[in-house]
Amino acid sequence: MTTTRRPKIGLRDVAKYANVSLATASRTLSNPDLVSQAVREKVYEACKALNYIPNRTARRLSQHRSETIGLIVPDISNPLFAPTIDGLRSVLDENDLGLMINSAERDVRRELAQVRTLLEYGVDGIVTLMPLHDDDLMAMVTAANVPLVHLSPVCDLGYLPAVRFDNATAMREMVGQVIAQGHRRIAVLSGHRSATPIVTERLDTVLTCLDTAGLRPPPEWIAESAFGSTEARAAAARILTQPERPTAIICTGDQHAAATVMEAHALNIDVPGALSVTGCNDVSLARLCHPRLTTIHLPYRELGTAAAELLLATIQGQEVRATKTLPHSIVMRESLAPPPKESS
Amino acid sequence: MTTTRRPKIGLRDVAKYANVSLATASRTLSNPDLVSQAVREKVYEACKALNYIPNRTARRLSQHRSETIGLIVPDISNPLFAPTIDGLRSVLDENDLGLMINSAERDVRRELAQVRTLLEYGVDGIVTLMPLHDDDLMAMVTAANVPLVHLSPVCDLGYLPAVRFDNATAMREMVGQVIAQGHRRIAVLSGHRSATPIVTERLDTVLTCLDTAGLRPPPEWIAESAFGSTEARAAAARILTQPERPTAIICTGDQHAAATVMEAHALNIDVPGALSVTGCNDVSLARLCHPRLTTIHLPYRELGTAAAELLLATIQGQEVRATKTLPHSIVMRESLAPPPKESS
DNA sequence: ATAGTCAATGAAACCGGTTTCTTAAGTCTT
DNA sequence: AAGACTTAAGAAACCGGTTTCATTGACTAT
Repeated sequence: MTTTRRPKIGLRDVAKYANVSLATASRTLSNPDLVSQAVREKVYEACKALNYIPNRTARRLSQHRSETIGLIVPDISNPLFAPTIDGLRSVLDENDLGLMINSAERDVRRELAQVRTLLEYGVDGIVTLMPLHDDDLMAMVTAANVPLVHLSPVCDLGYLPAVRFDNATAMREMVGQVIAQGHRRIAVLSGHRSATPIVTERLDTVLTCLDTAGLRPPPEWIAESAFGSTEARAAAARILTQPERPTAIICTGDQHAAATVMEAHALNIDVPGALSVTGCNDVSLARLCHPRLTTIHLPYRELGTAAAELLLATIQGQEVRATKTLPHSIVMRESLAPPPKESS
Repeated sequence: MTTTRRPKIGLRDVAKYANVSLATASRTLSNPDLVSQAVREKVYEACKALNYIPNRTARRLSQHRSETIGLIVPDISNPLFAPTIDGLRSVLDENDLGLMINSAERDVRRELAQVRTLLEYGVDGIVTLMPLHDDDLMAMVTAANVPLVHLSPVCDLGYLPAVRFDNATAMREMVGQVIAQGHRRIAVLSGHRSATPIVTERLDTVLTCLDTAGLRPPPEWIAESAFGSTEARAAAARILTQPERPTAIICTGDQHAAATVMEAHALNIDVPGALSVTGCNDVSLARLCHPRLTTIHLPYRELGTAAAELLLATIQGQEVRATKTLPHSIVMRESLAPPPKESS
């Protein structure tokens, strides 16, 4: 009658039920080839009959591995990371590994704390999406001898396995496309330079390319704004209401590009007839816009799968120090077109 | 010289260094009041000196709790869930609990497997976002005596703690608003009825309300489509190109509403001048649209925090059987306005 | 037939903490 | 000042598996 009668069944019970020793039962489950056919069946039957659920905590303790890997993201709500997490999970699933997710909110100190927690949990490996990494962290991780894969770093870290996109080349190609369409008056809209190193890299690349092409935009055609739709639209408006208006705006992200398209619509500026707009990332928004965005497709899902594969290889003892760069592609849709005649 | 010289330091080493027994060292860390000031300091110092990182796996084994909770989502890439996960994490963080994420891809059998895995990992509690739940699963969870909180179920489950939105009332209010603006020719665009029970509930509610108000739409004004932008726009086009066109389209989600706005734009139909559109969920897209969407704000982040709090309460032994319903609100923006004069 | 292998199994040590049970040393009480 | 109680700390059992080592019986080689 007492509610809490919970005689949680363990492997010992299974062994007893099957009339074998604890050791044999254990072997049956984790190394079936080591026991005889007859025993195997008895044990399996016992498991079924008793509804046995193995205790991975115990297994971990003796095996010194947790069959779990940890992930640290700056910000879970960033929709960009969703497919990455998804890709990660899919590979982990195949290998029967668990995933612990921690969020560090773009704070390096928090990241340190989260890594420490993951180490306490004894994860077999760590994937971090944090843009930066500090020395304390690296020291801690190397001391614990836990493999770590860095996702989406701006530069090749060399000493650390990493997976990244080649943002610079991608933006360079995009600038090339815009120029190839005939645009000469080109503005740039981006997130705040301080937001993440990735934004910085993209923005700098665009500006450098334009400069090289002799098309350096005047300051009032270069705007930075937060990612929120209101701020982004305001920034776009700032550019579009200048006395002299550009024929194209290159954005470092789709959010800004979409906001620009919206704002153009509100200001009665035809896209792409009077204004071309380009984005980056190819989020679902890019296809939802009207006109749909010409943008750079970055394989975020593959970022996750590649990370998982790299990590698994490292865990299995392979010495991986390479930085893997995933291929991007430019997706031509309707938001980019040649500039209007009179302005060439 | 051998690379793998890894004399991982444990609490025993700390104890030795501090010249106390293992038991005392353990107490110092998990129950400081039980040891003297002097010992405490010695032990802390030893920890610092040796760079001790506790092994939670060991602690779990003896404490029979994992300080971890599990989450099962149908689909991690669904951006709707991101803020929920975020909310969940924030509460867990405060309580120093880990989070394991599993994805079940809307498959009940997979959910069962994932729950089993979580039980093997020994999680202290489970949160599930799966719309349905089957008996095997419930049996397994109750047998393991692990608290489970169900998020976003369509109906009050009664026997299970749950957090949900009142989708029916919300949609009813929205229909009321649309009618109050003077609309009489109202169409409905939604996801496939079979997609999730939530879609079904919203759609049915809207249809029932319209029916009650004597405004039942003709079949060609009722469209279901997948969530993808292309499909949604096609569905919107189907409605908008009918010989007789509605003055308002009520959508069961923002994706569809945004697609409708885009399609209207493409067809040169003024929103909200000639056509009003309403959405649901209030995702960021709703603010990015032009005009911005009138929609229903559902507190997805609070869904996560409430779930965590409910779960923590249950873990701490409180008998929680209540279904908590979170308040929604209708956000009036520009996509809803009175219908054009001539059509009243 | 006898030593040598090998396969199948059990007993017991072990993983790294927590916790119970003791013991030793104070601190009160009266 | 002796018994009762409290506090601080150590020894050892324990959590639930895995793994080493030892044992046994069967089979192969000579």
